[in-house]
Amino acid sequence: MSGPIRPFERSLPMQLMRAREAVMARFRPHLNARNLSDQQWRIIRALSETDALEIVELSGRCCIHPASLSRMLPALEQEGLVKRHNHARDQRRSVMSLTVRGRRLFREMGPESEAIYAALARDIGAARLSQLYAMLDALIATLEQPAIVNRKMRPRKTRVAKVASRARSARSKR
Amino acid sequence: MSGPIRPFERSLPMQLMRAREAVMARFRPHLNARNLSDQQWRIIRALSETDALEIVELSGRCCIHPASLSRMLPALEQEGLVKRHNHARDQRRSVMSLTVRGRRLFREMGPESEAIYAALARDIGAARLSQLYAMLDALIATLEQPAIVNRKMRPRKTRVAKVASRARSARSKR
DNA sequence: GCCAGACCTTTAACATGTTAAGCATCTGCC
DNA sequence: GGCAGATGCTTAACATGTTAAAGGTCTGGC
Repeated sequence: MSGPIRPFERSLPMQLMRAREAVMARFRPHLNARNLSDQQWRIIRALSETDALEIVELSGRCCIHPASLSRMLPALEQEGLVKRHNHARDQRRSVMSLTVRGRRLFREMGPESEAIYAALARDIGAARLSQLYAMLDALIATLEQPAIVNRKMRPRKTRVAKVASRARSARSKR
Repeated sequence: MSGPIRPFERSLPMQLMRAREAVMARFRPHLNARNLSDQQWRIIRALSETDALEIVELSGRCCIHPASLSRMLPALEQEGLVKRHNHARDQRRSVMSLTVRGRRLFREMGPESEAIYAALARDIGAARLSQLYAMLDALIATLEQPAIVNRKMRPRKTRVAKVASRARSARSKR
């Protein structure tokens, strides 16, 4: 199969992106009702599963780059949802954990989260869903192996988007 | 099956995100060699399949929000890869298309793109891959239906992250 | 013909993704 | 013990995602 050409808009990365977006769309109203972004919720969920996590560990578990994490954590601290401790034997490290308030928020949101997930699982079908999990696990396992060497990369300085974006003022007299 | 609790880091949105990232990692060196970001490449690919597209159409096909698109297009114009035309009968609309140079770039990159995809398909396995496509298509079709009403949403102004992020200076004297 | 509302695109403001560099601390080796 | 390099986190700079609003333009109903 695979046919000749799958049109680009249905390419694998595109479909994975769409699928994720479709799933998240179900959860977003619930998160937004508490003024949480997707990413903030990931942080809270990751911390809810353990007592405490170092930044790099947390980063790995919630798939947020350490640099982004470093930028977003102060807001969550300020809000009183997470707190920061010093590592016992290594002054370089920070250890994050949920505050009592953070845990309570998680507890309060838990039931509805699970209800949304249950509805989702019902709509998709349990069999299909577990098959999908299995395929994603396999895909990730297959592809991530040779990637030990190179991490993510972006174009360097000279990239296309470098010019200031004011050239279109020439066009505004249409 | 689905068992009791799938740990959060392997939740569906998370796995979809990881899978996409794993796939894109294979293409990124190729794109970066030409100083193109993922998104810029999506724009070029979308335009390569037709003569011309209006902004909203382009946005839909490459899954980039019109506002983002509006911001990134001038750089691609400046670089001489795409050009903008006026719509014949509707002055509100812009119509984008690839320049000769843009088409040449796409042609030049095509073979290696396909080679990377072929290697990917080989590693994953043709059967698995087409099964995966089918499941993603089904998932998207299932979930996107009731979503006609609400588009994406983010927390409103009062969100958690509103405070300036300078509170951690109190911590730097650790 | 005119006008209210819909539509298309852009802009602004903010949050997050991404890379590179900076800074402090730690670790292994001498 | 001291020092070079590794490690953990942060910051800076830029690109992109996301929302709301602004500015033209169009359309349908009158």
